[in-house]
Amino acid sequence: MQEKYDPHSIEPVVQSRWEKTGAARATEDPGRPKYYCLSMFPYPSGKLHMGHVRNYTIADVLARFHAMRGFNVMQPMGWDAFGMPAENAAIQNRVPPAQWTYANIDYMKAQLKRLGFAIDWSREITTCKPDYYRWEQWLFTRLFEKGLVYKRYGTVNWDPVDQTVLANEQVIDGRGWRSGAPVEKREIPMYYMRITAYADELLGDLEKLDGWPEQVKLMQKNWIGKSFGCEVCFPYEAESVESIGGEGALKVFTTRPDTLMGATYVAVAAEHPLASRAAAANPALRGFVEECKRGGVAEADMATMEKKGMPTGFYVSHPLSGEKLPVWVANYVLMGYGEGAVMAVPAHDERDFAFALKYGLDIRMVIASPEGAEGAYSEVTAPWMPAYADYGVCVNSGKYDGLGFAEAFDAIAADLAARGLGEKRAQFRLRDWGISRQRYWGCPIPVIHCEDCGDVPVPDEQLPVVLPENVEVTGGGSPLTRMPEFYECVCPKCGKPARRETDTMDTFVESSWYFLRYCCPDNTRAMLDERIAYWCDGGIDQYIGGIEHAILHLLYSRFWTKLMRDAGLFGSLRLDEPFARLLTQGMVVAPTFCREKPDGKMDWIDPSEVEIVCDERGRPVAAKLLADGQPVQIGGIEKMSKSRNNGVDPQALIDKYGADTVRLFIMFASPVDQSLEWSDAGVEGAYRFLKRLWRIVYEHISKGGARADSGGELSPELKSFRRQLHQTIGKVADDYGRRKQFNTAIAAVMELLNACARLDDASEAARAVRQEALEAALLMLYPIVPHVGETLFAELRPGESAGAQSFPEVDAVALARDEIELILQIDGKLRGRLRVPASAETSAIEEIALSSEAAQRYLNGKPPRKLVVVPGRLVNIVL
RNA sequence: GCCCCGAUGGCGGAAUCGGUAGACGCACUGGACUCAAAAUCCAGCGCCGCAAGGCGUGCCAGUUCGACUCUGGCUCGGGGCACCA
Repeated sequence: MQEKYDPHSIEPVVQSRWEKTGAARATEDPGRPKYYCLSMFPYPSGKLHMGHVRNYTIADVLARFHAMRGFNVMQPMGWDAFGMPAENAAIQNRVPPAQWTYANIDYMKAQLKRLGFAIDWSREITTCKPDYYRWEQWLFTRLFEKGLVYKRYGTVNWDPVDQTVLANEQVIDGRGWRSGAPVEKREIPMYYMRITAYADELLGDLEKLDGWPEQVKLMQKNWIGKSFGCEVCFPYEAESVESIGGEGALKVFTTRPDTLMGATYVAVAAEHPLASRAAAANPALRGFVEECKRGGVAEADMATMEKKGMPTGFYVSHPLSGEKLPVWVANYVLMGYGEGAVMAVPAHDERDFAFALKYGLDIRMVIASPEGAEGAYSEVTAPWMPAYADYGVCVNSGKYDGLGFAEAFDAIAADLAARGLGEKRAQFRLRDWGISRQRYWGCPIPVIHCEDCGDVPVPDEQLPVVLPENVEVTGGGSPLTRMPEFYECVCPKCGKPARRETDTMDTFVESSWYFLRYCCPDNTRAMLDERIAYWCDGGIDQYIGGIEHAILHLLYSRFWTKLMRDAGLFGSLRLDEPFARLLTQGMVVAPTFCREKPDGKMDWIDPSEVEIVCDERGRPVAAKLLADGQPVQIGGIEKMSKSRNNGVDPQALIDKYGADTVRLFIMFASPVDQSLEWSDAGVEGAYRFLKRLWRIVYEHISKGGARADSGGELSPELKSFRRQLHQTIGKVADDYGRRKQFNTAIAAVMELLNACARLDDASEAARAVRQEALEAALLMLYPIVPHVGETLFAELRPGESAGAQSFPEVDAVALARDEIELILQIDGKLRGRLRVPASAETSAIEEIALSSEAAQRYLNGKPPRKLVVVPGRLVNIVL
C-alpha cells in the first residue's frame, strides 16, 4: 500500500474500474426496490460552476448511499441545451449556437466524469437534439387541438433601437442592455399554455407532497394565489354611456366586498378598453396611457414605481347605492390580474389611500376595528391616519352596519346577485404561461400559418420541425425570420403556400418533462413507454436542485406531468405528481467586488484578483486590486455568477486536490439547504482530513491489520470506543437517509477517527475493534469520497469493493450502558453533573439530585419550589 | 412593492421534539520534531474577570421551571417575481 494519500494516482484507477464494470448502469429490475435519484440538469454554459458541483455531489451521495442500502438506483444526467447564452456567445464569437453548445457539453461531461459521479450516461438527454424536442412538438400539437395551447396577444419588452424583443434580464434600469434605449411595452401574438385550467389541482396536490420543504410549497401556494371574493359590476352612468360606446358595466374583482360601501372611485389599467376609449378623445390622457407603456414588463418594476393616475371623464354607478363614481386610469392596476380594473376603497386599502390623498379623491370609512369601534371610527376618518386594512365591523354602511367580515361578505354578495350585478367567485393570481420566444436557439413551435385555414398544427408525419443548426446569429431578431428555406412551406390542410411559425418555445418547456424521458431516452416511436411504470412508480424518489427554481421550473414540471397524464402517456402508471421528495440546495455565494467604469457601468472583479484589507480584529474593511494596488468597492455576498464575476472555478481545485477533497469540502462546509459561502482555506482542511484518514489506515495495516471481531470481553475504554462507533453508524445513517444533513455526518466520522487515533492500545482486541471502526468509517464516508473509500477498503479487506458492501449496521449490544450522566440545573442554570444508573426511576433521580453537593449548597436547607426531571437529560431544581 | 428564507465565537457551522450553547472544521497562539522550512503531532482558543462568578445565539417585548429553538413587533442580508436558467 502507498504510504501517502495521492488522489491523482488513485482516482483514475478507480474511475476506470467503474467504467469497465458499468457500475452506474441502471436496468429495470422488478425484483428490487428502485431509487430514482434526479438532479436538475445543467445549462451547458461552458464549464461547471460550484453550484453544479454541489448539486451533483449531493445527488451522488444519496445515490451511492441508497445503493448500499439495497436499492436499484438510477442517476441520469442531461443538458438543458437551448437558451439565450448560446445566442449571446454566437454574436460575440461568431460561432453557431449549436457548435458552442456541443463543445460545452463535451467539456462539462468530462468534468462530471472527473468528479466520479455514478451517472448512467447511457440515458443522457440533450434537449436541443430533434430526437428529444420532437416529442415536445408532438405533445404541443395535441394540446393545441385540445385548446390547452392557444394564441393571443401578450406584452413584451421592446427595444425601439435594436428593433428586438428583450428578456427581462436584458432590461437594465428600464433600458436595453445593448442599445441603452428606453424600453417600451409592445403587444404581440403569442402562444399560451392553459396552466390556469390546472390551477386548482396544482394547488390541491401540494398537500400530497410530504417530501417537499414547507417553504417551497408555501411559495407555490402563494404564487397560484387562490383568493375568494366577489365580482362586482359598476353600471355605466347615463351621462357616460354615449362616450363609452353603449350600455354596460365595468367589472371588477374584490376580495373585500365588505368594504364596497366605502368605494369612492374605480380604477382601470392603462391597457383596459375603457382607457383606450377615453384616450381617443383626450390628448392628455393619451399621453398618460403612452407613458404607462414606457418601461419593461417585469412585475418588480411595476410594483415599485410611483403610483400615478388620471381621470377618464367617465362615470359609473355604485351597484348598491347608485352613487356616481369617477373612473380613473391608474398605473398600479395590472391588466393581467382579475378584470384589469379595481374598485377603490381608500379608507381600507393602503394603495388606494395613498392614491386618493395624492389626487384629492374621497375617503369614506366603512370598517371599524372590532375592539373599540368608536375610537377606530374617528381615527380612520382622519385623512392623516393610515388606512385600516384589517377585518372589522361595518359602519357607515346603511343596512350592513354592525356586520362582521363574513356576514357582510355574504349579505353584499347576495344583494349584488339579486340585482345581477355580481357574484361570489375565486380568483387566481396564476396566469397562463406564455411560451413564445422571438429567438432562434429554441424548440421550433410546430404551427403553420395559412391565409385560409389559420393556424394549423404540424401533422405527426412532418415532425420534428428541425431547427437548422448551421446559422449565423448577428443579434437583431431571430435568423429564422430571414430563412425562407425554413419558413416557406405549404398548408397541411389545403396545400396552399403558407408560412411556418418562426418563434421558438420557452426553454422551460424542455425542462418540464426531461425527467420522464430519462426512463426511455432511446425510444424513437413514442414520447414515453412502459418503463416509466417502474422508475416513476410513487414519483421520482429524490429531486435535487437550486432553491431559485422553487416556483417556476417546479410548477411547470408539475403542470406538464398532469398534462401528460391526461394525454394518456403513462400507461398503467398512476402519477399525479412527478417529485416525491425534493431537496432544494442553497446557493453557492461569494463576495463581489467592483469598480465603476467611465461610462457608469459596473466592472465586476474576480475575487482572486483582489486583496482584502482587514483591521486588527480580522474584519474586512477595504479591498484593493492586486494588479494596481488601488481600492475596489466591496459589493454584497451574492450567488456565484458570470454577471458578478465572482465564481470560483472547481476545475482548479480538482486539479490541485482531486475530486474527493472537493466533494468532501462542499458537503462539509454547510448544510445542503443553506447558502454556502466559499472559503479556499476550508478546502485545505478537507484535504488534510483525507491525508489523516489515509495515514490512520496505513498505520493500522503496517501493524499487521486484523479481523474485525466484535466478540469477547472488552476493556472499559474499548467498550466505550465501540459504543461511540455504533452511535456514529446510527447517526450517519439517519443523517444520510432521513435528515439529508451531510455536514454533521462528516463531523461525526471525524470525531470517531479522532477517538480512534487516540486509542493507545496495541492488544489483539484493540486491533480487532480498530479494524471494525476503520471498515465502518470508510463505508460511512464512501458515498462522499468514493475513490478514497474504494482504495482503502480494498487494503483493509483485500479483493473487496466498498461500493458493493451494505451500509454498516448498528449493533444494539454495543450501545448498552450501565450508567448515564445527567445535567443538574438550579433555576435553569448549569450547576453540576450527576452520575446515575441507566435504569434509575424518576424518584431515585430526584433523591440523588437533592442530595448532591451543589443542590445542598443552593437550597440551604429549604425545600425546592419545584423539581423538574427530564429522563435521560437533566434535573432542574427551582428555588 | 409582494411572496419565501436566513442571522449563533475571528470564520464556516453544531445543538434532530423547548432541556449542557459553541460539536466538527478553518484561522490564530504556544510547544514537540527539524540545521531550517514544509508536512505532521500535542495543547490552548466566545466575551468580561486574578478569581469566585457574571454576560452571551441580529434588536425589542412575551410564553415557560427552562428559549438559538415557540409567539408578536422590528433591523439587516439573500432568493423569487412569470422572457436568465
